[in-house]
Amino acid sequence: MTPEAGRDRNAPVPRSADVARLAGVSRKTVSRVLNDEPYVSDEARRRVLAAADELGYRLNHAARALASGRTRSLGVVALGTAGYGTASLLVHIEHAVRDSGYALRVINTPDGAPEGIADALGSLLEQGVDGVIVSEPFVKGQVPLRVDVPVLFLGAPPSFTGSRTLTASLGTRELARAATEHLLELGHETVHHLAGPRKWYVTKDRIEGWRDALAARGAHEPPLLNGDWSAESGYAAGRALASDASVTAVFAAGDEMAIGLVHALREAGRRVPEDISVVGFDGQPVFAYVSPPLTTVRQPFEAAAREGVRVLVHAVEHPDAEPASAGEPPVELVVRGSSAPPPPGRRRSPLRTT
Amino acid sequence: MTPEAGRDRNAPVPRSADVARLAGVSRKTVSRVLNDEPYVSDEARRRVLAAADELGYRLNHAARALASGRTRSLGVVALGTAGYGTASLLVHIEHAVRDSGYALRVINTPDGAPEGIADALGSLLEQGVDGVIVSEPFVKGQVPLRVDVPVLFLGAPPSFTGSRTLTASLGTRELARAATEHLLELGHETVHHLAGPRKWYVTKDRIEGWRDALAARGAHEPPLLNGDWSAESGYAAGRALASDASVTAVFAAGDEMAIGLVHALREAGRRVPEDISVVGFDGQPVFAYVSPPLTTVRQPFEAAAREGVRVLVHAVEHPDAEPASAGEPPVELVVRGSSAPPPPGRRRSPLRTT
DNA sequence: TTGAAAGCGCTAACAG
DNA sequence: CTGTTAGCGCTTTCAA
Repeated sequence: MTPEAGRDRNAPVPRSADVARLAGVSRKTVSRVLNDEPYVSDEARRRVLAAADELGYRLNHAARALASGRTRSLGVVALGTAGYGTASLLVHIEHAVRDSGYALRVINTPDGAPEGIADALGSLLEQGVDGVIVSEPFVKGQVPLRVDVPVLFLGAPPSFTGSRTLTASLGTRELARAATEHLLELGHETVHHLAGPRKWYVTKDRIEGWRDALAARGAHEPPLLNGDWSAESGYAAGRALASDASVTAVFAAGDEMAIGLVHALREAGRRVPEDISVVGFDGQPVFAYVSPPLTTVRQPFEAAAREGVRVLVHAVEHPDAEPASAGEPPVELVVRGSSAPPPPGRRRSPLRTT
Repeated sequence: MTPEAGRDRNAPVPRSADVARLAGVSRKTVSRVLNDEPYVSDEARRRVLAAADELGYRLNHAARALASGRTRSLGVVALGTAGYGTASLLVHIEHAVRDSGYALRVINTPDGAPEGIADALGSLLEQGVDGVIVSEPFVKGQVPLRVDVPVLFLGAPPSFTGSRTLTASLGTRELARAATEHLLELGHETVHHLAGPRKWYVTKDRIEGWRDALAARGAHEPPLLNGDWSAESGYAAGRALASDASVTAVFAAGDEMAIGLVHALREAGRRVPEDISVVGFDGQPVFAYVSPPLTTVRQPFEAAAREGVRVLVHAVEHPDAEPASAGEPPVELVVRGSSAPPPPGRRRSPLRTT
């Protein structure tokens, strides 16, 4: 039991007026100190701080928001059902937001479609936020909503006709290209792609990165395979693929799908990586400890969250300035044991390499 | 571009007074309609709703909070660094909170120690919340803070001397017991336990569940192994364990640690499950697709979150009533391929079974 | 069933 | 450098 915990149960919660009285200054001076405004004498500042501390004073944010028109909160619209990726991103966003001195309001829309995003945004705006982050929205349609605060789209172009939209990249396309190039450089004739759900924007980006790499090498583009991020869907794709002897390399749009894929392949008697190479997407540390350890690309969640929040906060605090632009996050390929050169008979001729 | 999106950029944001004027009623009547209070004629209600809709009116939560003293928000203090478990729990909490008609404020404390929790709680209180959920706090110490709102501790007893603390179980101890019993029933002499970091409360619970099961069978209790939830730490524990021929069964306190453990064991030439059985803890779907598929127990995140939020909301809305008590979440064992009877020479005599 | 008046606790604008 | 005055947009009395 600490001193504070033992404080009189029925003592009224202290107000800024109580602090002012105890410090012997006006309420406005208390306000100045608490907001780090200039033109306060060191002596006054010291006394206010001491009084606030003694009283256990805590500022009322609702009152501040009402009076100032600013909430010092940011909102995030997240895609809650998905796995590792969205969860990691959310954790890093929270961290970056807090480091910037803002509070965070979160709404998940398992349904990332425009209406779902519109609902979530509306509710965030109502609750009061100075800016919004829309994390990995889906690809289609425009959000039917008028919004006055800056909105950052993370990992997608604005799906939105607001005047203050911003974007920050997750580096998705470059990562997908790097994953595909890795397989091509190993000597594979071409690379299959197991894509995520088409309605996710990042799915489109990964497909394009894969196509970029294929096109740059003049490799033939095989038909797309479809999954839903789950290992189970990767397993299903793997069963379909196992009977096709021409397949020697697959780039899966998520680590878990890659794991399911490998499992199905091995069950069907195809060896990984000797017969078929598999590369994932995410960089989940645990998959360094399965057999074979999964080759993958690491998503730069921390860097992307930090950059995005920086840009958003800048827009919130400097409404009239030119929006800052977010830096490109790093591309990191993690080569482990699930990728190797193709079997001898199916090796690509070095001469055909561009 | 929708009609609303195209609305005059410079139109002032509508207030409840605007709605009142358009509907031809008083502001108070607007307030009554918006708060679903009784004593409003159907006619008045209809007109208010129509006016609000036409104006695109959105209630200002800061003003409401200031006037009413209630925010209709709940806060959650989460342990942000950890993996699947904390992230899933957070998603389910968000869902349950939103279903209850509350907004959510989130703060992560990578450091779940009492001071970290105290900081997080303080900041939540300042931002304005009607109740707080502390998700899986650490075990030691009391939080030095006076709090007037109800606080729910999820998966731990209150580390806290407030008058309005509540708890809801994650069923951890029962799950750990079930995992251990499963191995014992398979015929193992005893079961080793790879525990999480000691400062986590759930670690303590898992250890106790494991001890319960061992004691109930009169099995000898081997020394604890320590990990940090990561696959890497499981791998390290596995290397240490591999040389001990007496080990035939291990219960790991997390799926990822279990995966690392299995990897190390196999590298050292011990077969899983033929020589050593391994059971995890979490129930991550992806580990059904590794070799061998991981036997585990499923954490009831959804049920626990729902129950916890129900109890908390009850306490918020009925401050004087007896607190509701949270139901016990279900125990679910998921038997897959990583557990089997011990090798013939080391089988437990059926007669020694209690 | 409805309305008028009086704040909630803070900050903005201005004056000293 | 400091204080005074007037709201912010809503809900709470309490009276009609």
